[in-house]
Amino acid sequence: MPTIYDVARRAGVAPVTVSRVINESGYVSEDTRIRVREAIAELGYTPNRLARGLRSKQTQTLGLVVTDITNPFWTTVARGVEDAASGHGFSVILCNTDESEAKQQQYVGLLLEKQVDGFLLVPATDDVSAIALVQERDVPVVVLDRHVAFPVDTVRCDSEVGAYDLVTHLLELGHRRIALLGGSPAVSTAQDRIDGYRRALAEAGVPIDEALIRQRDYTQEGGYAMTQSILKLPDRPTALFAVNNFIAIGAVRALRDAGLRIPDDMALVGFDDLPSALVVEPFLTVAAQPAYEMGARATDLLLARIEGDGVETPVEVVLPTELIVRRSSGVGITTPVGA
Amino acid sequence: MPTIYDVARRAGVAPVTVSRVINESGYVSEDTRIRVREAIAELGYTPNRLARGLRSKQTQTLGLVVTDITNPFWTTVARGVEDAASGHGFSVILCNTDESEAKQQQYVGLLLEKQVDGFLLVPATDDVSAIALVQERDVPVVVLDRHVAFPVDTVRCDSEVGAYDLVTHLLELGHRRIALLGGSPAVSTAQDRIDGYRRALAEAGVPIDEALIRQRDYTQEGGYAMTQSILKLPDRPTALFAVNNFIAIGAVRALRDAGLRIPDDMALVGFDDLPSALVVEPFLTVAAQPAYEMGARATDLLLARIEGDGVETPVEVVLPTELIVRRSSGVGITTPVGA
DNA sequence: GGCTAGAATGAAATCGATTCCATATGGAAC
DNA sequence: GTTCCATATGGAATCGATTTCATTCTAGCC
Repeated sequence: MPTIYDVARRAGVAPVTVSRVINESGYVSEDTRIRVREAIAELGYTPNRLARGLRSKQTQTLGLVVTDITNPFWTTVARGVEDAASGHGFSVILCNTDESEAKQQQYVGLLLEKQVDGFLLVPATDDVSAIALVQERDVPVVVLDRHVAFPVDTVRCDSEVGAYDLVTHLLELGHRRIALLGGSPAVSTAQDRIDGYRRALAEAGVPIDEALIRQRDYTQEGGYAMTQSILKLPDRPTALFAVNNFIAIGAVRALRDAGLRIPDDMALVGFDDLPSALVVEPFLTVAAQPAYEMGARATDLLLARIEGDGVETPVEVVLPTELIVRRSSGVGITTPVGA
Repeated sequence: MPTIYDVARRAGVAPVTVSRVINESGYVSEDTRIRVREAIAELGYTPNRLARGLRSKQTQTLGLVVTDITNPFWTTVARGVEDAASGHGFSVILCNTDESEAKQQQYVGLLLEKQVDGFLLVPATDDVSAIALVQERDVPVVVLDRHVAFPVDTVRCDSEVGAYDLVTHLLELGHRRIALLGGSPAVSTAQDRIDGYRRALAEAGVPIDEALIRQRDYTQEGGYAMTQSILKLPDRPTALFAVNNFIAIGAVRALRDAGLRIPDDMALVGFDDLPSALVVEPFLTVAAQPAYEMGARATDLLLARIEGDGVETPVEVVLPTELIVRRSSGVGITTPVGA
């Protein structure tokens, strides 16, 4: 592998001049610029980013830590991050924590060692120690999707209002007994969605039946189990609110296995839309989060921080969710489960 | 940020001794080991991997270049890679080429500059220049999923046999006119699947009607358009073979929009299974590829190459696909489209 | 003509680790 | 008692770039 010294020798200049040509910095005459470019091409030279990063103390790399890469929601976010970052000459290292605090700690440590210039982090739990560690090291962080009890830049969606809208939509359709299939209490979005649910019911003057509220995790298995447990109730609800896309799919499965039709026997609404490429026929009424935009916005904010935008206090960007009404909530024509 | 020198000073030893403690290499007395560990903890020291990599010429990092991260197939592969790599202390940088040769070149160049120890690469096209470049630099590469006309380690699935099995399955069910919804001719898997299709028909003595063969790309839009075009034929086929999961979804949509039922009016088989977390009710007969295993096997092979396993000639690992028969091909009970 | 500023270039130090080589000690082997 | 080797430790060079500082040359200006 040729180095900057090889290029310098071949072009008959000093290494520092080669560096100037590569980075288009400082003064270089047109003449030597051409000679250096030729030498680079002839040797097939590529700069060593380790050396560059070591000296210049910036790696042009961001660390993106998400909780579940198999969820299309996060791959879409990652896309947004990737596009925004590469537009500014930054690359992204993607890490997956599986919602595990231990894995998160491990990856954050690794990314710090790799000297990333900034972090985009989806907190696995409400534990803020990883975020605190990064900030201690003076590395900018933007928290994605969830909020934590810690002063840090955050870009997220308005889960509370999204949930409120969904539940209000069900209430307007006449439902009074609405079950909530929730996520882990350690995750802020799960909590916000419960809050929105409660507020919608409260404002409508519908008493809250705690027996209709379940909390597990953002998985299909969770959704399936919670739905089964709900269906065992003597006084069944008429509608279900699944607080995440995987939970919703689990719910659909459980309803189908119980021989119930959506929305005829049970209405269903969910959070997060699935990419249209993955779905034959979208039928689920959802509060859709702008995943791509969330990733892009968070990255823009992070890059501004890295470049030192002078702003001191943490900002919180809250993006709106969009209520997308489809068949599963029971508006208009009714159709069988599984359609 | 404390450095190894700070730790050394605090522990009253030389930097090289600290290095020995960190890497558990060379001789260090129990006594100093403890002192160094304490100093590390007190300072909150973390090694700088840029410096380490620069000197030691290994970064413990693999580059994974895939064609479409929004396809669950690839996220599953990435999972396999990730798990196998982290088991050996390696981390993975994931890049997405969108099937674009230009992006692939760009990312391969970037990863080389970042001095990754090895590449896992899904070739965007049949252009081998990126692979050649990497090999010139003496960086090990394993090609994933697709094969190229170039001597390089490859781990892939047997697309030809998978396609053969699917088409044979349709033939056994009595179908004689089977259309093929294909991918880009520049992608080997797309080609292999056509080959398997042709062989199955040939062996069954069924004449091949070129009018039933379409080629576009691995997208839902492609599947939709190809299906529409097939449906316009005066002499319609009775079955469709979609050579990828997105194409299959596009086909399902097109059939539904045309008011056709699967499998009653048209049988359908596809390639690649969708993760069960994403599907309400799996109904598509598919040739499933062991995505996770493919990623893991490829990583094991790559790591062996990196550690210099002495083997000189490129190997090709071909994993079997599994035929999963479900309702869409028309075995047993028949059900409406979209179920 | 002398002074200044911009243009062009390079020497040397530096980033933070590892590698290579040297040195010292203590006990085992002969 | 010497030799040898495993154990323990450190000094200095090194990886490949960038940064800092210095130097030279030329053109413009008063």
